[in-house]
Parts: sequence; structure tokens; C-alpha cells
Amino acid sequence: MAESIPTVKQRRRRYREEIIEDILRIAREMMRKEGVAALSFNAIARELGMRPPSLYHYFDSKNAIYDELFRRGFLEFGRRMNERPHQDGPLRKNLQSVIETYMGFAQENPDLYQLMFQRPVPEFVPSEASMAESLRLLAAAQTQFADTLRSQELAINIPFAEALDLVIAFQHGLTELHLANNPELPVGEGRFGKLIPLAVQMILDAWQKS
Amino acid sequence: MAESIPTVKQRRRRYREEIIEDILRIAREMMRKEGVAALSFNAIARELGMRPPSLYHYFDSKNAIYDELFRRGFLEFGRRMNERPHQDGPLRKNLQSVIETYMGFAQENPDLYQLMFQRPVPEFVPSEASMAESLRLLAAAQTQFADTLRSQELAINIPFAEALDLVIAFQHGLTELHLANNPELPVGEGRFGKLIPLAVQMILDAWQKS
DNA sequence: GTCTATAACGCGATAGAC
DNA sequence: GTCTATCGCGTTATAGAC
Repeated sequence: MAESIPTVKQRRRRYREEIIEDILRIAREMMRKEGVAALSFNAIARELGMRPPSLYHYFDSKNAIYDELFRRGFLEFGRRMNERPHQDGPLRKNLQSVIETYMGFAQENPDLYQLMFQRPVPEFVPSEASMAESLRLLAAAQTQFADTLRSQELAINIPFAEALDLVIAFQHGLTELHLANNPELPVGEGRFGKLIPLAVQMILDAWQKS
Repeated sequence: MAESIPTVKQRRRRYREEIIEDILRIAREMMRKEGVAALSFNAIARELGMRPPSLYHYFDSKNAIYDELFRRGFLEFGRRMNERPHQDGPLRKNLQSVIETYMGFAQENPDLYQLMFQRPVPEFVPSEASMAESLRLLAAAQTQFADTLRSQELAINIPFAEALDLVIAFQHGLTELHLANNPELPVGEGRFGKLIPLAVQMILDAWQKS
């Protein structure tokens, strides 16, 4: 089993990756505690027992850390959207699971959510690659749901794209206000978190109106 | 007319107030150009031809500047809400004017809007006084609209508070997405700005559903 | 090459003495 | 109103250790 003993190169690689994970974990902790914009490159180094310049061997800049978290945020978001329940179920449950998944992601990952959907750090602009990936994932989630809608015999009395945008705006507003008012409460509870079923009902009524 | 000649004290006072207005004007320019969080105390001083420490004669800190803009933002917001059209008109027009006024304020004062309704500067916490004033103005605007609703013979089939919160979430979502996607376009235009009439229709349908 | 360190630069907010 | 000074920030250059 000589193959199972890692080479020096592999050890180094693993060690490096562990440090990178540590950096990202510490960064997320700080963002959740002090706010996304209050992330300090120097403070991460201190937390790791390093001098700030040494951190540059793992990330080229503070914005590179933001960028990696931005990228991973959309990966996780896409994963959750793909795995959400009721994707082939009745429209009401399907729609409700879309909104609950969106809000659930925001509630459990407020740091990533802010980075992805708000713009709390003006000087941080996602890299081309991360931006492209995020748009791809968002479009995929949207297309998947749109296809489901089309496959049903819905008599929607407004243009399709606008019907979807209304859902997006509604879910975004509910989520932002839930985070602002009851950040600690899970989806389904709190002043705005509990409104999801009502919102779903409103949307369905509007769509299916004769 | 000796009274019309300002005393030295009055002159100084007016001079001081002019400088304060200049500071706030420059601050708003910078926030709009570089982002709310990127406001620089030093840069304001430079713009005024002052040394940074001199600015402390007008504002105790950078956050004091934020706080004054926060306070004025809610004053202006309250003023616009009080002066909006169709306050005694038919429900549809009344509701539409609420949403348009909200979005219009955000579109014309994105710097103030971010300071007031988003939280782009984690270390800035509004002072007690400003916060109390803002809550008072928000509650007033809300109560006024709620009273109008009550005075109409509406058969709303969900609790009153929740019906209002749905409106708030919807208007907030539409506004955020409008600012994110078409910040330069006025209310009524753009991907999300043009959805207001549809949203109003959705809300009315939901409320008046038998 | 990979990782760490020290030193230093230019910037920011802010405090105190004049 | 100023100048001086302190502190923290992100960042770079550079040099030594593995």
C-alpha cells in the first residue's frame, strides 16, 4: 500500500488547503459578527497567528477572499435550489419551496447572502469568472422553475417574464425584511418569515385569475 | 432698520451653517459616486480646502455626518409621503402612489435610502434621537395609510397587519431590485420599475378576494 | 518553490496642544 | 482654524528558512 502514503507534495498541498479553509472560516465568522464590510485582512492574520503579509501566500488580496466566498455562496445556493423539495409537486408547494429555500439560504448564511445579493462592500467587484458562474447558476434555477410553470396548464394573464419577476421581487422583499427584523428566527417564523404562505396564495390568485 | 443688520454672532452662526450645508452636500456627492461606505472624512476636508482636524469643529465624527443625513433622510421621506397624490382617492391610485413615492424617494436619493433602509456601514448606528424620529415618521406614514384602508369598506380576508406587511415587503423588493438593475431609470420604467401596476393589481385581488 | 518574517508606504479617523 | 502625533488598515518589497 505504498500508494496510500502521501508524498511530500501531497502533504504540502493538503496543509495549504487546510489553511485556506481556516482563512475562509475565520473570515465568515468575522463577517457575521462585525458586518461584511468590517472584514479585516490583518485581523484574519492575527487570528491565525500570522503576520499580515504571510496571508498573501494564500489570497492575493482582501477582495480575493470576498470573491472566493461569493463564488462558494452561489455554488451552495445552486445546490440547495437543485435539492429543494416539491420540484415536481403541485404548483403551490413548488412555489412555496422556492421562496422558503431562498429565504432559508439567506437566514442560515447571512454573510454570504449579503455578499451575493446586496452590495455591502463598494470596492469589491466580483471577478469575471465568479460573476459568470453566479449568473449561470441563477439563470439555471430560474429556467428550471419557469419550465415547470410552462409544463403546467396555467392561464397566466400577464407576460411570463413579468410574472416571474413579481415572484422574485416578492421573495426578495420578504427575505430582506425577515433578515432585518428577525435574523435569528428560522423561515416560517417572525413578522415577515411567516408571511410566505400568504404571499404564495397572492401569487397563485393573481396568476390564475380569469 | 438697525434690526436688519446682523450682529457678529448672527453672522458667525450663518457662516457656520453654510459650511455645515457644504459638508453635507459634499458628503452626499461622494456617497453617490463611491458608495455610502466609502465616504471619507479626510476627503471632505480636502474638498473644502481644510485640514481634516478642522472638520471636527462642525461634526464630532464621521458617524455624526451619517447620522445627520439619516435624520434628514427620514424628514424628507416623511414630507414626501405626506404630500403624495391620491391620498383620498380610490384605493388603487392611493396604493400605487404609496409604492411610487417609496420607490421614487429611493431612486432620487439612493445615498440616503441606503443609509436609511439598508445597513451599508456596520459601524454606524443611528443615534437614539435620530432612530426615534425615524420610527415615528415611518409609523405615521403607515398609520395614515392603514386608516384610509379601514375607512373603506374592504373585505380583507387576512389579518390587517399582515396585509400591510405584504405591501411593505412587495414595495421593498421591487425598489431594491429596481435600484440594483436600473438605478438610472425613473419609477415606472425598467425591468422592475414598470411592475408597480401589476403588483398593485395583485394586492387588490388578494385583498378583495371573496 | 513555499512559507514566514520584518520594514516600510500611503491611506484613513481621530485626539490634543497651539 | 492649524500642526503634530497615534493608531489601524491593505499592501508591497525584501530577505531568510524549509
